Amino acid sequence: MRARDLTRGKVIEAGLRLLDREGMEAVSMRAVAKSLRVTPMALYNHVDSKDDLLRAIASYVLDQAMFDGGASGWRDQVVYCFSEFRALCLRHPGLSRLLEGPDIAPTSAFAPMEITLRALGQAGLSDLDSVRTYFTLVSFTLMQATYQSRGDYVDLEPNAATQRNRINGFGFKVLEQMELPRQWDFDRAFEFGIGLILDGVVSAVHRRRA
Amino acid sequence: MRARDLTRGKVIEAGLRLLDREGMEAVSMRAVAKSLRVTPMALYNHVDSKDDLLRAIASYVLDQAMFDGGASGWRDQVVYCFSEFRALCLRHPGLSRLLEGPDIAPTSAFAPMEITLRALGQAGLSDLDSVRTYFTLVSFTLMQATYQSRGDYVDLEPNAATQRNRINGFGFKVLEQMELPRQWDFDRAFEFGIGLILDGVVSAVHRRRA
DNA sequence: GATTCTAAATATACACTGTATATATATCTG
DNA sequence: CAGATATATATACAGTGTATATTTAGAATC
Repeated sequence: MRARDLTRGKVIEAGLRLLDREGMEAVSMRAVAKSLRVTPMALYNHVDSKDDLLRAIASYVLDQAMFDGGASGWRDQVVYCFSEFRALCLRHPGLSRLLEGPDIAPTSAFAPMEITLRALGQAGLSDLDSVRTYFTLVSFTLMQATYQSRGDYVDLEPNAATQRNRINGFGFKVLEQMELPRQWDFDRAFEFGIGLILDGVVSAVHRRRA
Repeated sequence: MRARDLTRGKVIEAGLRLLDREGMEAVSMRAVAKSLRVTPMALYNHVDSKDDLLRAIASYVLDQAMFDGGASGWRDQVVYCFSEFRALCLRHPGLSRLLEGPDIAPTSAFAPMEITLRALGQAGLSDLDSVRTYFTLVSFTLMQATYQSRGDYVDLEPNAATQRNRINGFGFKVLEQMELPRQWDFDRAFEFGIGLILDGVVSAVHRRRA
């Protein structure tokens, strides 16, 4: 790389490429530098620290997303918003893990929050309960995305080891005794979970109005 | 430490002590060894790897808990179970973070799962939906605990920097414009979230029977 | 009780990590 | 072209997990 060809944008994109392909642990300053054929310390002319880089990667991705689908009803708005959020996380495995970390979530993460709060207000929830509901929704979405994309990096086809990890990972053992479909359907599980929470919203609104 | 005084139990307890006091990042093999006045490599006689140690710490804590409160109704059972789970996480800040990690959640984590699945079955949910609901509940509980205990280690009094991080951390900015209590009540937010999900369960059961 | 055996602790080393500091170089400005 | 400045490099430090080799201390056997 020549003298002034390195830019913050290139650093961010190289970091994102690594995040997508090999996961969050693979995003080291040295690895990013190497992929750009540059000395590790060269990055520090464009990035304050590794945390700054991670934050920037998260912003870069979130800024490209549109969480407002123009749906009419509050429920469809929320569903669309979090479906988009989830799709983004699955398109960039490692992103959800990143957003869970402290001091990483950028201001761009406020876009889905504002959309959701507005929608929940329209549904009839109080301000406080809207925020509480938002956190419930975002916790669920983020964590489900993390589970699903765990080990799902583009050059790593889901192999036997990955599958085994999933099974041992968080309790698919009891599942088998319950005679369930052997393949876990993350999409339907997500839809169900969001639906559950939004049904809860309906109940809460009814209770409030009663 | 004398020749054969080191035990797996002592290693685990030393690790847990570090986890509680300084967080997950502070649990390094060298730090654990130092706290036991032992060489880092000495730990490897009692622990296979750092991951093994972290798993063991998680097991150690989870094994001491009772998630079955003997409540009669399915709803109270679930509430009790996750309240206990959350209390455990808050008593050991860093535990939730640990349980979120891949290949860490030990088989002890299946205790709350089984209790919950049984309760949700009693409520009238299908097997599949029970599992989906469990994941919704656990995602919410774990992540809320992580948010709350972020930076909450026993020797670190919540200072100005911590407070600022919390506010910038995941979106308390919009909150202020909404005229909400300046102090976020995690307890009530948790109760609300669990209630939301369980209200959703009630709706799902009704819909199923209709 | 002395000797052997073995399990546990140590010492050293390697390849990593983020990044502080100091230096060299390439580009822009006067 | 000369000087200033921004950018890349080189080196170094204190960390990380852990593989390997070695010493040591307790238990077992004679």
